[in-house]
Amino acid sequence: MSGTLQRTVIGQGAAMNEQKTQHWADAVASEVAAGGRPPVISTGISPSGEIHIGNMREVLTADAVYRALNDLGVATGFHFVADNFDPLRKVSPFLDRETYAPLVGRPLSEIPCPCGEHESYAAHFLEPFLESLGKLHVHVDVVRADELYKSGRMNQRIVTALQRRDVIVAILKELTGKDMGDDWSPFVPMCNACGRMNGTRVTGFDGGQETVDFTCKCGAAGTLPMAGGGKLQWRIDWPARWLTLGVTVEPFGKDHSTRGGSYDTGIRIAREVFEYEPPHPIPYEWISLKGQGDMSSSKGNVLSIGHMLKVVPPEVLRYMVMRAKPVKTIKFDPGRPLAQLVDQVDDATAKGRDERAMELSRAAGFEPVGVPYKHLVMVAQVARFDLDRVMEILERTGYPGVSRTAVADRLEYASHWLAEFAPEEEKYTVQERLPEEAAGLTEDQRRFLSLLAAGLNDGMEGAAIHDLIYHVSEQFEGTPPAELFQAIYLSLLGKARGPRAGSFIAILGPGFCKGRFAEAAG
RNA sequence: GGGCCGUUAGCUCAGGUGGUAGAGCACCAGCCUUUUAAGCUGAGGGUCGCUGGUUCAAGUCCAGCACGGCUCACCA
Repeated sequence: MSGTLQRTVIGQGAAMNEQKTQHWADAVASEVAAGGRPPVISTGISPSGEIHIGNMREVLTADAVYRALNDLGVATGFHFVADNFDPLRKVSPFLDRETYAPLVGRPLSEIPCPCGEHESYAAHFLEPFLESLGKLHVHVDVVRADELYKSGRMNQRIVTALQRRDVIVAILKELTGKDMGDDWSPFVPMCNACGRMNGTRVTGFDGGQETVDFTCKCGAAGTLPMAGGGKLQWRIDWPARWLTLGVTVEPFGKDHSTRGGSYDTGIRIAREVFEYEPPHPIPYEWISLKGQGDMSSSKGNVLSIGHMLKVVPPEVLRYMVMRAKPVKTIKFDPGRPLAQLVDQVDDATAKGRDERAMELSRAAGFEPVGVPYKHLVMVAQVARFDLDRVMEILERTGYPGVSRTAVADRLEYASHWLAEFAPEEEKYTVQERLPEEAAGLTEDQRRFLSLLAAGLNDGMEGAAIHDLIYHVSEQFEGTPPAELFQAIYLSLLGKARGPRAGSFIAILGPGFCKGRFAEAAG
C-alpha cells in the first residue's frame, strides 16, 4: 500500500495507472528490442483446411508485437509463411474422396482447388485468409513455402542438414527418445514421376551441384534439384527457415511448445546444425468455442475469419485477442458476450476496457456509433433495418446527431449477428398476420386490447400512446400491468416481451396496431 | 508415461518486486409521472482449489496433493 502511494505521487494519478501493468505485447517488444538483433517476426499457418479465428490468434499475436516494436521506434520485419508446400496428409471429410485420395502425399500448392476457382488447393484456403488479414489491418510480407523452396533460398540449409544428418538424428534421439532409422533423411524428396512426398527416400546428394538422389515407392528413381525438388522435414524446416529469414521472434501454438516438441528440438538444431540463435518464443493458447471445445474442422465447429468479419468489425476481433494474454485460453462466445465486446470497442468511456489493447486493435475506418449495441439491435429490428427509420428512432430515443454512416455500417454487422448468433430474447419480428399465440389471450387481455384499439388513431405519437396504454390499464385493477403488456406483444410479435410499447406502436403505425388489436380481441 | 497451463464474486477475468482482495457483465433495489426495454444511482455477494512450509505478514514465494483442460510419442 505504501508503495502504491509513493508511485501515485510520482506518477500523477491516471497516467500511472495505465503503466501499472504493462501490456504483454510491450513486454515482449522491449525484451526483443534489447536482444541485440534487428527484430524479425515470423508467423506461419498451413493452409490444409479452413483458416479460422483460432489461427487468427497467431497472426494477431505477432501483429501486436510488431506494433509494439514500432511504437518503440524499432524497425521490424514481419512476415507470414504459408506452408503450402506441405503434403496433403489425409482426405478431409469435406473433400471428395475419389478425387483426393490419389493426391495424398502431394504438396498443397500442387493439387487442385476444391471449388475450382483458385489456382491450387492451398490458394483456396489462403486467399480468403489473406483478404481477412487486410481487413484486420495486418500488414505482413507473405512468403509462400513452395516459392521459398523453388527459389533456391533454402538450398544451403538443405545441404547443411544433409551433411549434418547424424547430428540431427542424435538431437532428435536425445530429446524425443526416438530412433530415426538408417534410411531417415532430413530432406523429403518430391517424386518427379508421381509428384508425391510420402513414399520417397533419399539415396544420396551432391552439395556442389545442389541435387538429391532418390527412390520412390511408385518405382521411380533419379536425381532432383534441391530447389523445388522437395522440402525439409518440419522439425528441420522450421529452424532452417529461422536462419534463412533471420527470424528473432515467433509466436506458436502450444502444440509446438511442449518438451520434446518442435520448438524444443528446433532450439538445438538451430544452434548445433545451423549455428543460429533461435527466436524469442511466444507460446499461445487456442481459442475455444463456448461449449464446444477447441475448433477443428473434423468437429465441424470452425468459424472462419471472413465469416466473423461479417458479424463484428475487425477492431472487435482484434480487441478480443489483444486484451488476453497469449497463454490464456480465449473462450469465444459469439452470442451476447460478443455484443458486449462491441460496446467496449465502440464506447471510449466503457468501464473496464484495456486502453493499450484498444490501441493495438485499431484497424481502418472505425467510426464509433455511440449507441449501446443492444439498443441499436432493437431499434434496427423495429425499423426492419431501414436506415432512415433507424435514424429517426434513434433521434427520438435519446441519441440525436449520431453518424449516419456509422449506423449504416453497424446495421450491416447487426443483421448478420441477429441472423446467426443472437440469443432468442434479442430477436423481435413483427408478425404479418395475427400470431397463433394470441389465441390464448384471457378475457381481460382481450378487453384491454379492444379498448386500446378504440383509443388509437393514426398520427398519434409515442408519448400519447404511452399515456393511452396507462389510461386504459387503470380500468383493470385486478390484472397486473405485465399481463396487459403481454397482450400487446403477443398480438404483434407472438412473444410475451418486446420493446417499449408506446414508441413501438407509434413506429409500427397506430392504424396498423389498431386493426391488429381489434382482431386479437376477437 | 513426459511436459505445459489453469483453478480468485453467478459468469468472464485483473490482481510488477508478499501487507488479510477488485472490475465488467449478471442479479437485486431505487429513480426516470406508471412494463418485463434503455438510462442513471446504489446494494449484496468471495474460508482467493486443498494441505503443509518460509515470514511479523501469502491470492502473491516453496513443497505436496486434488480437480479441470491441453500437448508430445519423428503423420506440425
